[in-house]
Amino acid sequence: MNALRLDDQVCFAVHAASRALDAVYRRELAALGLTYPQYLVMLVLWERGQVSVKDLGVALRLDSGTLSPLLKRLEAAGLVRRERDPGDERSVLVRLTPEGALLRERAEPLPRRIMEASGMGPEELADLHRTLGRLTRSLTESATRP
Amino acid sequence: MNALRLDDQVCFAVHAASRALDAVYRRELAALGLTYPQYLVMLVLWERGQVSVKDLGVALRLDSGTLSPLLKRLEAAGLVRRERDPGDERSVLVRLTPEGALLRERAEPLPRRIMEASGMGPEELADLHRTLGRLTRSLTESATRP
DNA sequence: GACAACTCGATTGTGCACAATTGAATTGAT
DNA sequence: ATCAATTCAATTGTGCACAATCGAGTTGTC
Repeated sequence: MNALRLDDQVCFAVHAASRALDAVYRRELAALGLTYPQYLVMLVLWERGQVSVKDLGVALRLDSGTLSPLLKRLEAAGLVRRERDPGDERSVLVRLTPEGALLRERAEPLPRRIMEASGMGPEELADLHRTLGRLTRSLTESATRP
Repeated sequence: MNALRLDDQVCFAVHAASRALDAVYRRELAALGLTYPQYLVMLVLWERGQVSVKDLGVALRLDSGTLSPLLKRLEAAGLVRRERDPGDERSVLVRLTPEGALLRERAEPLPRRIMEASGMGPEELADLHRTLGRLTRSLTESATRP
């Protein structure tokens, strides 16, 4: 057995799955004018209504180098507003515009469609979800404290 | 239950796991001067010695827009050579330089280290590998033929 | 043998991801 | 009250990913 064989590496399987998911989302999200990472930001906003860039970064595990230009594009698209937190001028609050809030309805059918495209049952998906959660946690820890 | 909740979406779990893996590889590969996608290309070359850009794209599911500049960087690093296939001038063959072939030894310990960082056992990883393979296949099919 | 269809790689343009740096604002220690 | 350390967002630079387009080369058909 050759440990360096591409097809034997789980890492490549994760990588490939992630890109395949991205491709499916790309198609589904085109009508909403969103990319997949933008959709992730909208998910957080639909949940909370308002978040600081900082908290957004914690939720999505992204830094400001990624979020700043992304949020600028969402603002240009009229889905989001950004303003300094009056209580702490270092912080920037992101909140939905009415159009941004409205977009939620059109996103509602998405998760089901993706689930169908996955070809997997609910319990199998839940299992995968749990496994990946553990994997991510473990990798993140080992990255911080080698 | 809210289908649009970020933490309930398997897609985000895949996305997050992929980036966490990337981060771990980034650290491990820094000493070899490789990025993770470059490492994937090297895996294929260590296996086959020589590939056309086309076949590389099939193996990694990447198009020339991604591969061309990446291969150029590998060539600049002296790990790889590119030349037209004499038998079919449309095709470009990529092959290892001696330095590129030598690098394999230094990459050998990597899979084990990543496995350890994953915190998962061999059979659990194999299971995850299979599940992700099915997921990717299913998503790719649904992308081609909706 | 000529020409249309196809294959292959490269290029261009957009957007994501992350490291490193900068600068403003806040907090904490003395 | 002052000054050092910290927090936060933005910017810059590098690299990956993909869509769309282009041009050179090849193959198939008549």
